[in-house]
Amino acid sequence: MQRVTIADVARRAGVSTATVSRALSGGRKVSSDVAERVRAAARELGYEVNPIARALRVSRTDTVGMVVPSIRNPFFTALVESVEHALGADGKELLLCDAQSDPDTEAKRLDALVTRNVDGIIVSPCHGTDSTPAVQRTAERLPLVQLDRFVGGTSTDWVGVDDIAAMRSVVEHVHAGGARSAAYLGARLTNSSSELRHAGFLRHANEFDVETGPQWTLLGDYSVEWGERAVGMLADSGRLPDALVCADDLIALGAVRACRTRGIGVPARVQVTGFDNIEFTRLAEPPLTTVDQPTRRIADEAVRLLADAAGGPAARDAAHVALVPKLVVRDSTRTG
Amino acid sequence: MQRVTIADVARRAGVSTATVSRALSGGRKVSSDVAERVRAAARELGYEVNPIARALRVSRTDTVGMVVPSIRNPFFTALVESVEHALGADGKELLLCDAQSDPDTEAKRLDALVTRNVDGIIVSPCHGTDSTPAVQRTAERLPLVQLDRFVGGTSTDWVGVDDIAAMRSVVEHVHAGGARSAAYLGARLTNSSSELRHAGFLRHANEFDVETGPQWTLLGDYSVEWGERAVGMLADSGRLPDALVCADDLIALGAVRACRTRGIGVPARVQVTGFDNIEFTRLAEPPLTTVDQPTRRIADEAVRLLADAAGGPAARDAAHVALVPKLVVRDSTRTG
DNA sequence: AATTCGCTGGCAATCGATTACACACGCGGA
DNA sequence: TCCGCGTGTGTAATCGATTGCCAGCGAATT
Repeated sequence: MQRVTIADVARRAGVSTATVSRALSGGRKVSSDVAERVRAAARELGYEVNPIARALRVSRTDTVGMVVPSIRNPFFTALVESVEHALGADGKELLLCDAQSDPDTEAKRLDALVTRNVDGIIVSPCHGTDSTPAVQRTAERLPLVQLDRFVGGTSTDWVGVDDIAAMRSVVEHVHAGGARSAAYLGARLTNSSSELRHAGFLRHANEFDVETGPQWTLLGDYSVEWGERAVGMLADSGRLPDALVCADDLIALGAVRACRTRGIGVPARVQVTGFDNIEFTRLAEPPLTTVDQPTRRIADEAVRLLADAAGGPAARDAAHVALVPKLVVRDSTRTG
Repeated sequence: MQRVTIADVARRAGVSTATVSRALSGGRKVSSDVAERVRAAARELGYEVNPIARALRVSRTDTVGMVVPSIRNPFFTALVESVEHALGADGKELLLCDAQSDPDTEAKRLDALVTRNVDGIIVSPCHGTDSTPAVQRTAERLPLVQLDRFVGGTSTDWVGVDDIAAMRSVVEHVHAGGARSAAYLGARLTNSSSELRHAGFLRHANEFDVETGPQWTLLGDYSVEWGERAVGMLADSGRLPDALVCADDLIALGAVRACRTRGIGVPARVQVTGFDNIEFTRLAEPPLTTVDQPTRRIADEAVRLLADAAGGPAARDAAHVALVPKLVVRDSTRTG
């Protein structure tokens, strides 16, 4: 398929392949008339370097791999889109993998990416501890940056938001709206985001004197279904808090929906908050107050870190970049 | 990075690299004791073939490229996930590109994929005519199958749903629910889906004696915003039809939302239907009646066609596989 | 006993680019 | 005149795997 090679260009321009390579990829000086002749020949023949051959020689593929827990989650989709965009600016390609929220397939995907000689890996690990070995092992071989979530026991670059600070603004906001008690609808504490958001919620609920309690801490997974079920459990349990703080938007969407079907007023009876600011939060009934994740900036930082790491690989301290997200206030909470 | 090579294994097993290659990839017979020795050596050294080197030699990368108009659209996300899944079964990788709904970047992406020696390409072209040259050119070089949408003027494989038949079931359904007039909220007719859905709507509205009209045909793009705006225009125009048939779920979600904010009862005053059955249709208020796209089967077919094409490349007739989708009835339409 | 055949395994070419090394040439200084 | 040096180009090795062709060997055939 790859018809025209560097040898063809060399023949046509009447020079050696070495010169062609130098003229095009510009490693060393080439006299300007020869360079022009080579470029002309290349243009006429429609020559393009074969990235495979180049990759074999220089062991660099201009491709970065990305592994996300689930491409179904619109938050990760947004992240992927942002990463693609950021890479495009550098002329790099994206090899995308879905871990299906399973550490084993995640490990397989990481290995596959390593074998394929990607230049670097961006991963949002699906599990806080079970993902550690694979991430660790991969990070020893390649530049790697963790996105959004990170695993314990490794020291790699990481970019994400400050979950604790975000939770502070959430709690502050519902408190200002009159909430004196709140439930936390989260995901099991198997990864860093889950842990930090939960911890942030507890800490700041305490700070603002918002009542919480174990019976008001419901941990499942990041899905609409779980949000619906959790509200069911709360409603059945007798006492309902003033606010439902959710660990992500999917849970919050489920919660709002369940409230509706049970006739629980939002925000009149309970205020509800989400996290991520995926597109569909606007469409909920009522539109969801949530924490906006700056996916664009997260992606840019990640790509930059990866580029840095590719430069001087050896002894560089790992960077942890935590962006402080903004609260987006909509109608699922009370203001003033 | 790629530490252990076939030569290391050969040395350790006391054979030549040729034998190692044959023992592992099994091109030709190797006596069983030698094969065992080689496998042992490979295992001990942790050897894995270098896909780059292999690709250079055999010019096959076990990677397929996919280009979608926008990864933001959950329908395409679902499609991507399904394709990834289907490829995984074949031990192939996915190189994903986003065309940002722009034929020029789409063309660039296609070229990039060709240069990278992917084994085949799956594309959902973003424009019915402007995408043609790039798709055509690409199809001449590589196995290519179009998904969901297709461009005019080429003869490549295609897999998608029968949009006309789908529209028939939609119109039949709202008619059965009492609709005697209907508006069509679609996207500008710049691609096949848009055209066919629109044509199907008109044809079957006519068949069922459902009133339509140019003032009730609103064409914009596939987005929530457009759905909202279109309903605004309809409401302002004076006369509202009995049903809003939308060309995709995003438009329908916007339409439903706009109806809500304007106090137009759904389905009491107007019935609303979507198309694609993305996850969030369940969450709308009311949940949306829509056409379910069998993404799993579409992806499976596409991957199968690609595999076929890779086998006997030359003279094979292009296949057009149209699956007939099912209507999913929820609460945004009236039943019986 | 000589020839042929089948089966295994090794040698070396090959894929297409990059690059270390060598070489040719021209020019200036000793 | 000779040497040294810089510049620009060519030669060939290299990346790591696959594979066409050939050689050796034992068994089978004549």
